[in-house]
Amino acid sequence: MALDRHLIARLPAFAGLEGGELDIVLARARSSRFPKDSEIFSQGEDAASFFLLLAGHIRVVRTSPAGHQVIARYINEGELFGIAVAIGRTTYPASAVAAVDCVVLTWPNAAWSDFQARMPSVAASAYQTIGTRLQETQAQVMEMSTQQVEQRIAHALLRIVSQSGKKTDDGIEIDFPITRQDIAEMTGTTLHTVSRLLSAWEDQGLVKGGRQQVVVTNPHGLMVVAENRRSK
Amino acid sequence: MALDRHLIARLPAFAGLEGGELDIVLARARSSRFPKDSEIFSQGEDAASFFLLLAGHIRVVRTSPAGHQVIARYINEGELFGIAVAIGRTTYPASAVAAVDCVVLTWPNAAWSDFQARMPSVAASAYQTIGTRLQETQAQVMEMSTQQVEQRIAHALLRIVSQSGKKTDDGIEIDFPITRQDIAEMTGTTLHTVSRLLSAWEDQGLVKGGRQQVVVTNPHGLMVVAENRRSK
DNA sequence: CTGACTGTTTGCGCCAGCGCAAACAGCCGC
DNA sequence: GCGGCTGTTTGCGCTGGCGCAAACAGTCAG
Repeated sequence: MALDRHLIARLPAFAGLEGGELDIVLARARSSRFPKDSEIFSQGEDAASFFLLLAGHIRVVRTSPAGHQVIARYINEGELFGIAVAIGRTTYPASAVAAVDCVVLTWPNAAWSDFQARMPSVAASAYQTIGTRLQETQAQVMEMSTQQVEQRIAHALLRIVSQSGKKTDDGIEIDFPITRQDIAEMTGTTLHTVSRLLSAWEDQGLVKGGRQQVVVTNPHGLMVVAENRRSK
Repeated sequence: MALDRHLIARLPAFAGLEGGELDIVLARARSSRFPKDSEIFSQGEDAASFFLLLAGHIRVVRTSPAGHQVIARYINEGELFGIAVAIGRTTYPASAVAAVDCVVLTWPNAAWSDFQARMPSVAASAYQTIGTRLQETQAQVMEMSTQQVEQRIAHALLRIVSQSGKKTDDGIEIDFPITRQDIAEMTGTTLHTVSRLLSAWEDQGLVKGGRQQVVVTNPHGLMVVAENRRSK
């Protein structure tokens, strides 16, 4: 079963490649399906492959020695992930868990150096991805240093919604299941606080919550909450 | 005034290069001195160059729209910094300030693609640096999510000391001036809290403080404080 | 030597957000 | 249709660490 080059032609990671080059890329890839809640790779594990998410949503989770979990980010369709090989790492620094059923392309690490040599634009795009993530992570540190929990959660929701929002008649919905606990692990707080705030926002008509679901009904209002700086 | 290749031969970034290659690298570099507290580059500024710190210590500072400052990291001697070009960024995401008088090598961005093509090991080393920083930043997010201020400050001190510690007869000293405010900006707290904790630790004989100075007299004891997990 | 400045220490009061606990509500398997 | 499970809501009390304020101490310029 050959993979169709149109699967990846539109992706930013492979922008500018010719048809033949796309075929070379695909020839070395293996496509696989991961059911919801299964692990694509595990923190600390030897990094033998790198990946691209064709369909679905993935949660990147780091676990501390003490057993505390933190959600580092969500991977969206079309993104590369698990590219430990690009930064000279031999193990994965986090685990990747399917938030919904996912379709993933997998390449052996050996393919990386070939791509780098023959299709430098692919490597460049990967480095840009890493740079973007570094910057986002640093922005998160700043947020956690300077903002109240309320602002952090509002920002987190807006970020998710802008990346993986699906328009419904009620507003913009996060199109994968996400628990209060997940939101807490993204923002460094507790599910109790998240629940309380979401309830308050629901009363104000900013969001609408459901089981493992959040709909932002008033993005602009939520933005006001997010920007509302601490007294000073 | 030609730069001596021995200046950079020992640096990890240029490991494995031949003498001739080192000369090529140096031929495009400009060496300059930055006095204490001067800015090497500024957040948001167009990124025209990338840098290597030959001597001194540099503080990487991010400022939020609201004016709040956060110290993202310290750059040590021998490290590359300001490598926006490597991750496809056109502006610097943070400012770099000399913590002491510094000597810096500067390359124009144009040199990057040459190095990448002719000396791929240099690029690989830069990407590894970026990867390491991404991981460290993510670790910081985890710390801020899961640990008390006390543990975070202890970890921060141990980290600095392990990277830029100078052995004295009292213990290990941070060999550049650092204020309580700086430590607060690294750990997402206030100078008051830092001051209180350092005073407490001084009473316990773990550290010794001075003006813009910290000496860790009992690293092991400090490590115990750092690891002392929250109840649970 | 003096004054000004920058960095540090310390006391006090307060409150955002956590920990704990208990009740509740969708959802799934049987 | 019935448990049981997983996720959510809410109340209550407590406290870590912040905000504010004031005093203090090195350091440097003149």
